[in-house]
Amino acid sequence: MQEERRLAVLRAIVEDYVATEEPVGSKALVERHGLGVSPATVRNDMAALEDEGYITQPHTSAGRVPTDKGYRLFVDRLTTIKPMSAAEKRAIASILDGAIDLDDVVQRSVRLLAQLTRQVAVVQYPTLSRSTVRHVELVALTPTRLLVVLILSTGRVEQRLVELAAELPDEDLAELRSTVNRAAIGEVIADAVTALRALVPVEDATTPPTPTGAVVEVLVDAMSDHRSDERIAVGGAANLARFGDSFDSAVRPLLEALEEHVVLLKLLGEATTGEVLTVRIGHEGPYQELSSTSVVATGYGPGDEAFARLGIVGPTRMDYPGSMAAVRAVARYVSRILDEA
Amino acid sequence: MQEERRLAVLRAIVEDYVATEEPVGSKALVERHGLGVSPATVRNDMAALEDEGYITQPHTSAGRVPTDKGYRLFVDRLTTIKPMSAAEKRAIASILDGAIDLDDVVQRSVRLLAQLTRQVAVVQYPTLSRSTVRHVELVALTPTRLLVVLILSTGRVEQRLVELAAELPDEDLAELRSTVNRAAIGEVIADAVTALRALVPVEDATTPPTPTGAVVEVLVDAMSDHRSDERIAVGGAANLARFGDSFDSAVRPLLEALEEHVVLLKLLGEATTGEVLTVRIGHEGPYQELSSTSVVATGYGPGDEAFARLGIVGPTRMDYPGSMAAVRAVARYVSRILDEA
DNA sequence: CTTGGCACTCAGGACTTTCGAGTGCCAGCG
DNA sequence: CGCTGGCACTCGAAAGTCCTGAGTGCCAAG
Repeated sequence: MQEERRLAVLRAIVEDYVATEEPVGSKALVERHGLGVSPATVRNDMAALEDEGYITQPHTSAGRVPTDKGYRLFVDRLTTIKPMSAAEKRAIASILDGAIDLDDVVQRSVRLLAQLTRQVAVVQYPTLSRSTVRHVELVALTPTRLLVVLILSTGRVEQRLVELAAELPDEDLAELRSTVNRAAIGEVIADAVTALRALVPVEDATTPPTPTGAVVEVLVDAMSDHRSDERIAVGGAANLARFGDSFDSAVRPLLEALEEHVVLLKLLGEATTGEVLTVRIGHEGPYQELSSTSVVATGYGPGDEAFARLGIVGPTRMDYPGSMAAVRAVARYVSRILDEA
Repeated sequence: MQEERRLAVLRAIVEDYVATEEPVGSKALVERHGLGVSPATVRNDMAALEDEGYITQPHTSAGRVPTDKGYRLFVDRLTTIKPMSAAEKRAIASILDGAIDLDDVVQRSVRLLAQLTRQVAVVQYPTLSRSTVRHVELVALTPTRLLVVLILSTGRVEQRLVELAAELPDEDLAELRSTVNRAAIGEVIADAVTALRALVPVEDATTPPTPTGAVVEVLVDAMSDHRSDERIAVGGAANLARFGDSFDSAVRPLLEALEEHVVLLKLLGEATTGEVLTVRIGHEGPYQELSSTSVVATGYGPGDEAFARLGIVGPTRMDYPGSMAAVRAVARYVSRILDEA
């Protein structure tokens, strides 16, 4: 019974603190939230909560502030993700539906997330690994120079140049093109790589590469290119301006992290299967410099498999329910769009 | 005679202020710089400089600070761009030479500039308008679906899909391909557009578009696509962290501007012909919120024509000679690389 | 278990004082 | 005529002091 009230108190503290940015005291608590008890009672509860490590006081004569552990409990048990309003849903849909290609989807998502949450938004470009090959095109720019274009089911297009050792007649080019396509089209990246490799007899390094060998090599390279795995879009950095006060503790390290896409990727989290919404609070993350920032992220992608991630990064003192709702909603809409494409 | 010394004093003030971030007084001045006169003399000069509007004092009992006008004079007349050291040149060359394609060049440039100047770097992707058509490729994905690939002399590749009203036999496709290429290859974008348009008889809107018409339309669209004009890479935002003190006046508006690529483009300046190094100081710029930031920018591109711009943005109190040298050096190396490609 | 009462703590704001870097001006000097 | 040393003056920033009030912990009573 009292246990329940204690949790209500914790919830109230988190909500108030997020709203006001100031340590919250017992009196203000009972006034603003309609818990029907006296301040003294609340004080007892607060003392207990502090013993258990959920809240803390910055200095003796001040109110309480949630700890990371407190936020954790709040997120896990004390809040339900508030669903987006119909108007918000419409806005999301209309903004994302206007996208013209994959890059545009990602960029719009980033802006949208940043606007909805007023935090810094991060969206990972879809990984190649889950997508399939839609088409491979070979174009002879000069007799010894080929442009290799790789088109994937996600709409991503990669192009590379290949220098050939000798001229390649048009008929041979046409044949090579159809061979390669027969092997790769419709296959998942990993399988396509295997199939393509099978086209080339194992050569010792001494023989000059055949045209097929050269093209396959480039394709395999393009498919396993990790650069695209690491691509990330960031938006809403201007929202950091709201936190000008806690500049050194929060803004500075985050600003630095934003440039390090590797760090951001790690923050978004290792690729989970499915679209689980994960919240990482303060010190729970891998970087101690970012111990006063939290991450709300989820996987997204067509079908059931999540194949990239998106989310937001902000101070631990953030509106978790709102952020979680926005992240989840955007991820769903983006996934749906990718499904259709 | 005294005129000369006054300028020396101004130069010394600018240098000291940039280095220390603190208003500089007469005594410190004569000590640090070897001007062989007494503080009293310097004071007289400073009073004169203040009358002319080159410096100002934040409050009565403080040292002097350069005004925008003072920086302007400093940049125009009191400094020579210090050439990069051999080591720096080598570093620039080695970093940029490793680039694998156009996008990579731009991204490396941005990082490089940010590192060299410790400011926020901005690089505009090369505009299409000055480049020429190297090749157009048409690929039949299905009998009624064409992939149109446009390859430009800058290395940029644009691809679009076209849906045809009816099936197109292979022979017709081959002919269309060569017709289009004959018209466009080697032409500057603007001319290519004209030539391509000439291929299509003026149709009234009632007739369904011919395959040629559809392809030409898409090509023209791709060529005049303004999105690529507006593409910009930004780097070094973390360097803003150094200015945590003047957060509201300098960092916040800049942080906001960084998200608005249109604003950045405007800051970089209208495309000038040639590679003129331009410096825009404080209020000289078009945005009054950015009145305490300066821009150092220049055009770059292959040959004599500058066809895109790059530069850095920072507080008016910046190391102009160093920044100018870095911007110029990077622009030159990038231009050279584009020349070779 | 809750509540009202009470003594205690202490950060932050308001106010004052002190300190010193820096200025402007003047009279003398080369 | 310009440079210099001397001197009185100004005023922001730093340090010190005081005061207030929100907030706490504890206790005895309901």
